[in-house]
Amino acid sequence: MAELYIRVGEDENEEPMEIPSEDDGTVLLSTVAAQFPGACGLRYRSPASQCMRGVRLVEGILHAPENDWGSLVYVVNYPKDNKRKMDEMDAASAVKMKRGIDRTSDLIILGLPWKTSEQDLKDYFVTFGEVIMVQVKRDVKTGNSKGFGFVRFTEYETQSKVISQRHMIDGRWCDCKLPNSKVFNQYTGPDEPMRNCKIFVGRCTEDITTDELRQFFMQYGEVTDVFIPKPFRAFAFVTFSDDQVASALCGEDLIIKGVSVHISNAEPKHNNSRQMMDRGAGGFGGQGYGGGRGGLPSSGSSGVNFGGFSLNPAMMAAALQSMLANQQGQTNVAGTVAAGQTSATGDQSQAYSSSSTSYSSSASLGWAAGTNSASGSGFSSGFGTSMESKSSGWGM
DNA sequence: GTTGAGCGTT
Repeated sequence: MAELYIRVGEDENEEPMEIPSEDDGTVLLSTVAAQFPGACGLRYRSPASQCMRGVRLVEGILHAPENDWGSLVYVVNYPKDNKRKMDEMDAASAVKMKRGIDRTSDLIILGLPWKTSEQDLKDYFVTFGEVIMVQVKRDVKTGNSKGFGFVRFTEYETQSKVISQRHMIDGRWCDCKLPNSKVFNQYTGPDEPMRNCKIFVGRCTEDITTDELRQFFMQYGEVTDVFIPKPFRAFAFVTFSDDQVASALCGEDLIIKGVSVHISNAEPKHNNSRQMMDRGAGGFGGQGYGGGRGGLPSSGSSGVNFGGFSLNPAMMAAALQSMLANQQGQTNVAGTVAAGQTSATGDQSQAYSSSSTSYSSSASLGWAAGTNSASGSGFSSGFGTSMESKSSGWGM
């Protein structure tokens, strides 16, 4: 069957983008959301009634009206509290701007085929937007790719889009994420508490897939990552672009595919205590030390209480530092790079590329137009307190 | 069976 595309735009007058349909003629909501992060449905203007009509959505699958998408332009729906017009700045984006999260940063690309070159990366990523840098990390001695690299875009919009989906590059699925060195301070300013965008999803069953989790959690906000440890261990992690969405969900029991899962805050991964050090004093306010599993940390206090005695940030730092030092003695042996890759592409032979980092010729750094109209201060969170999975679409 | 892979010789 010939590949079929439907035309989708943010509103009726804007130039639409073509989005691919599935073999059975349906369109996946996740495909739409890959291009329009946060999308939760589609609508269109009925030629017959001249009214806007909703497109049928069942379990993440969009069905063509009258079984034919035709050449209509479909308009993206966003959750009410998520609705954004490109050119209007509301309170939330003003806050974000102040916090600096609308700046682009290098993104790490994980899972690259050994053979992928910087040119290949560039060719792939320019289809999303202007690229200012690509890198493939190589072994200094052999010149072989280490299976990961970095990319940086001019536009934050492009970056969001790229983070929000997986990427098929030279025959392998790759993930693009904020690198660990950026992930903690990306959402915080110097004097702000840390913000955790990631939730822990406990009591998962083995039949719940990454895609299903993404589909499900999309209803609450833009999902930037889903992780299910393998082998199966009955839990998963979901990351949102907005920490408010994540914290609003904590403590909830949600029904996904008839399974009751429990949401709590994701504790920091055990090996990146380094980032917390970098934040200096005050960096301990926000994140899961002190206060056992499931309890939200009490913000504001500096220092940590372990039963009887307390640790001030400096002592804590020292303790973590020595733990780190110990760890590194034992781990970090060469050869762990991109385990599991060997089976997928047998082709390990690799022509050495001469350039190490390629910058685009028009190196226009796009710290684009920072409108300073800081209007108001608060978030318009729009979340009620009850976030039961009522309109979830999975039903029960 | 309730806490995650891999992270940059600047």
